[in-house]
Amino acid sequence: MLISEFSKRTGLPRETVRFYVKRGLLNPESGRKGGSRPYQIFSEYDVDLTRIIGIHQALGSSLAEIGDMIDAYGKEPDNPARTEELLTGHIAKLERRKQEIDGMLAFLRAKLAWLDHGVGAPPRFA
Amino acid sequence: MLISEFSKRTGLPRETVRFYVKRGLLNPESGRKGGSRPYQIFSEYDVDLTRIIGIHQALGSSLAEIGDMIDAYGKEPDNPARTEELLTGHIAKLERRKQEIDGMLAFLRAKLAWLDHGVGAPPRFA
DNA sequence: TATAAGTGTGGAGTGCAGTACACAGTCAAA
DNA sequence: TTTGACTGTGTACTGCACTCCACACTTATA
Repeated sequence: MLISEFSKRTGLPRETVRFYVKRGLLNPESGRKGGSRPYQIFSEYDVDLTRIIGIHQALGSSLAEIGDMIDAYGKEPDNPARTEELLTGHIAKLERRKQEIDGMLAFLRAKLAWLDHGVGAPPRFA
Repeated sequence: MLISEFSKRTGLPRETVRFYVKRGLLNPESGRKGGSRPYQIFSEYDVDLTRIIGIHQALGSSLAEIGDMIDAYGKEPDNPARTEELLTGHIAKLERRKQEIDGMLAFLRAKLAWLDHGVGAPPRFA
């Protein structure tokens, strides 16, 4: 698909799509249309990628880190040992994130319970 | 404690601490020292707060959003209904984050298994 | 075949989150 | 009481992730 359809599908402004292409996060093919400046052809995989990019951004990763992940995990690994190292590190990081989320959820639920029918001191934020 | 000790305790540069104070994320007391420009006194609660701020940043929240949370959850609610609304929304958001993390973890573990002793096509990133 | 819609490149500007620096007042140890 | 460490204010600068033009070329439609 061309960029405007891709933009509609993903909800990203065209400018942002171009920005991601420039950063190497997306690698659309060059189509036959467009003459000396061929139009970019985006795939369904690219659509999936933007979802992944969004998720990792929401989890606090930078575009540079996300680009590294796409490179490391998105294709056949040229250095399996290194890829394995990245993977285990990444898994550990996500596990930590989950624990932090669980901690926050515990506090928020306690606060909610206290608001609804609580007695005594409110749960402490932090 | 004064700002340099606080800086050491939290690992945040002094400049960043001042920045957070300016943004209203931290509210140190005014001590007796410092004359016309009283020195700021930070508490243990402030130390805890910086941890919370860090966690939420790593989960993709902006300082403005984090400031709202501190205001809404850190003190006695002046509008309990509104606070409850914020709480449930915030809880839902964190639940979504957790699900996204689980999805990514499933992929990463599949990739790791495939690297170790996998056969067939590698798991798809996205 | 005109003309509007779509596409590409390049560069400038914006908002957020720091980070660095200059300067002046205050405090504590020697 | 001097000297060095620490504190405060203010301003400017940086890096990231967009966002917004201006301009030129290509394609599709009337």
